[in-house]
Amino acid sequence: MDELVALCKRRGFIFQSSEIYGGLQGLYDYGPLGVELKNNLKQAWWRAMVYDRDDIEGLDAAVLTHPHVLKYSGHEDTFSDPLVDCRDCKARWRADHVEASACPGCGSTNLTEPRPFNLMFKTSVGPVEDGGSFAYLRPETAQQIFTNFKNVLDSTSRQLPFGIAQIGKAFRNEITPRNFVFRVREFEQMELEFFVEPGTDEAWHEKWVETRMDWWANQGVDKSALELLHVKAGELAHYSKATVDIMYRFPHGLEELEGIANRTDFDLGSHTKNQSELDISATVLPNDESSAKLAVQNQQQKVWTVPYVIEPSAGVDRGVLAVLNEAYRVEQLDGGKERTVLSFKPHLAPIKAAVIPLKRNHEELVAQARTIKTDLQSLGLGRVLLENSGNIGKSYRRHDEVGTPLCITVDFETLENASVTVRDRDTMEQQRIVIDELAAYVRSYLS
RNA sequence: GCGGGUAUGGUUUAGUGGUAGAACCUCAGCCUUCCAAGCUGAUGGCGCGGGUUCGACUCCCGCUACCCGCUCCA
Repeated sequence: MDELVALCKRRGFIFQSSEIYGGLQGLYDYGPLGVELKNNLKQAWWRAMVYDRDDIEGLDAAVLTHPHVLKYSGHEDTFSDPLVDCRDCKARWRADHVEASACPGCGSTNLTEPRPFNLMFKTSVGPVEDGGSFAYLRPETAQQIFTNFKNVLDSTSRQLPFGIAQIGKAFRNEITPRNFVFRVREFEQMELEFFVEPGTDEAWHEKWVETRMDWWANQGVDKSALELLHVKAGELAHYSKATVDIMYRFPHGLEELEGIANRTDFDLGSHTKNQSELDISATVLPNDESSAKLAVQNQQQKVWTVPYVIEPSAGVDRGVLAVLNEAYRVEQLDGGKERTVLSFKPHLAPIKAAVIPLKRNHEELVAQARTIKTDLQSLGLGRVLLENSGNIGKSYRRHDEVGTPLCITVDFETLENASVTVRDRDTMEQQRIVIDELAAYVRSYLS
């Protein structure tokens, strides 16, 4: 992990946030390469979810959230508990689980005062901070998918089964942010809420677990590094009937990369009006404040159904960490030298290709390299870089270390026969390609 | 939040109660016709705040951040 953190900083992937003022706990900034990697990962998810399928719509909802949304979602109850710590056995308990001021674990009465632990960030809305109007920063992206259920349905003529996908920031006042970008207070989620006919939910749940495993494999996180964890009944979140976690071997241990939950009709049932007229199976808080019926009508039978929801919910930052960790390797070269390589899948690589003049400041070589750079950049495949450091070997190593799949070198032969060498990051092998065919070659290599 | 540990240029580190060196990286110049070569030069540092002291990077206190455990779960 330490090597990865150092590489991330040195090469511009990830920095501690507010670093020059001492940093803020659990917050990180993505640098020039990090933002590319992260965007590429999100784009891959969006393509797989929204573009490559015919049953999913996209959404991008506000971060600031009406308190009622998080009241009926159950978050105000479950994300805010007074807790006490036992100074003797170091255990932490919910205040309402502690009887007679004695630790339920060891019986000690050496306890801290109950302290409120609110895991949700609050902020005031409007310029006057009188406490009268506040909003939460959403603790998950999911809730606004549910509250927009009717809007999406009405505007897209969808029928079950169908899904709504969203990528965005979420915020939690984690008690202990830890392990680099693994557990942080501001993070990004890629969440799908897939609405299905009750009764078909378990089959869809299995299907989505499979689909998501395949997707991670396509991002270079091999199935051999993943494990499925079927969450035990007693450990399920308040909304879940069943949850399967995709666990990844992070540098600090086996931990959750994505959770795929069967949320039943809990969410739509919680946020809908006319709850009593709908046959809601989940236990929900009575709601007389919602103005929308979050259900679908079966045209033949004229029956209203509150769909069940299957939720594949992945952490973007955790995904970036997993992808980085999988791609990272150190190779021994002849002569005892080491070569650090980030072996990203080409579609995730922050820089797609580097164009390198063999001799620095050689006018013709540099001009030719610049032309090739511009031409390749215009293909729209991602970032292409002109690398003019003057030392060809050094340039190759640098691009190995940031995971650039292709290095295109303009040499003196280029000036004679309009061909360049193209070097493969993983094999270090080169082949000569005429410039006229370069675009087609690069395009097919990267896709 | 509790307990334990850590904090010296971008990275890895040396060091002392009298305000810091090194290697690599980076940048510039020279050189160089394919895998971190060489020469010259340059930028850049004791996490923050207080205290003790004639003087603190060094000793003491507090804070912050990071790492490990509890906890949490995208």
